[in-house]
Amino acid sequence: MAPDDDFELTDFTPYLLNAAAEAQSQEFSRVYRDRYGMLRTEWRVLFHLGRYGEMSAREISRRASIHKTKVSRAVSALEAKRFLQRRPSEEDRRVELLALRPPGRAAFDDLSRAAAAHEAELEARLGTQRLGELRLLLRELAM
Amino acid sequence: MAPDDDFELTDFTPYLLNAAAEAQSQEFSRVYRDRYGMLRTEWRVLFHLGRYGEMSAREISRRASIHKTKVSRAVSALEAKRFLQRRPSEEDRRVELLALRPPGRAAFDDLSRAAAAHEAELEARLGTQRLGELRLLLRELAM
DNA sequence: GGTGTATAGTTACTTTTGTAACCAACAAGG
DNA sequence: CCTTGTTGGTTACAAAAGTAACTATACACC
Repeated sequence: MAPDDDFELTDFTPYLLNAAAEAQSQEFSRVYRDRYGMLRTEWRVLFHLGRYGEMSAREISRRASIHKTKVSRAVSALEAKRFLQRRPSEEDRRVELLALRPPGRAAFDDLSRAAAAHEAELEARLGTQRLGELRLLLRELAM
Repeated sequence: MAPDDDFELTDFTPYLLNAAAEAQSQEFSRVYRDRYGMLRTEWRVLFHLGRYGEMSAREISRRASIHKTKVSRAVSALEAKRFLQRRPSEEDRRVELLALRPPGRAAFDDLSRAAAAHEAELEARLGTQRLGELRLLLRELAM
């Protein structure tokens, strides 16, 4: 009947990863959702622009491994919130350069702080040593 | 401009968790998707019935922390594939007991083996020690 | 019994995501 | 210049997930 090496779902790493990711994501998503009505992709796009400065949608897509349609929609949403501004590139007229506007910058600063606080809490919970090990492992798995 | 403790997105654990989870999930989802045209929730429901035997949708929902509408839809899909059978409970006529049928059992066996193989591969990649540590950490985070 | 509340499960509606087609601009080779 | 192929970006359509409302049964208390 069952395979001889029948195992628990809670021993299956993809399942565990997902459960942990969902729990953590949901916790932080409340922050950007409640404060700014943002979706996860919007937060990620905002983060990239805030952290690395003006860039094109394509570049965000590449760096963050987000599909271009998702980026496109997130950019529109952020634009509607007056968080960013589009500027046509001079070298390539297909490209639009995206940059945060003051309200977007403020949201980025606020959310960055919240993220750092969230991370600090996690560190307190797991300990510096174990959190470091976790990060290392996750980076390996993400590739 | 940027908060003084500006950090990388790749140092943000929720992000890392998500990236790792997505990578791993996608890898294994190809198996049940390509072989049986199943979605993730369907695989999880199938797993619960295969591993723990006949139970109600509500019980799956509870044990697996899947919303009842998702379970309901997954059950319908599995029924359409002739993977499971519904049987009204005698004690409570609201309840339907779900059990795998032979094709569902075969799919469960096959996918369990594939999952175990996947897990073994991961273990080879990370080492028993580190995989154990990872699981422990993830369980803590999932709660 | 009758009334109120909780539960199992489905369905309808809305939001979000995924996929594919599309447009406009570039680039290379003839 | 004119193909042909590629790339940045948007839009249209389809699939999936989330939320809320609904049906039917159960259960508790009067």
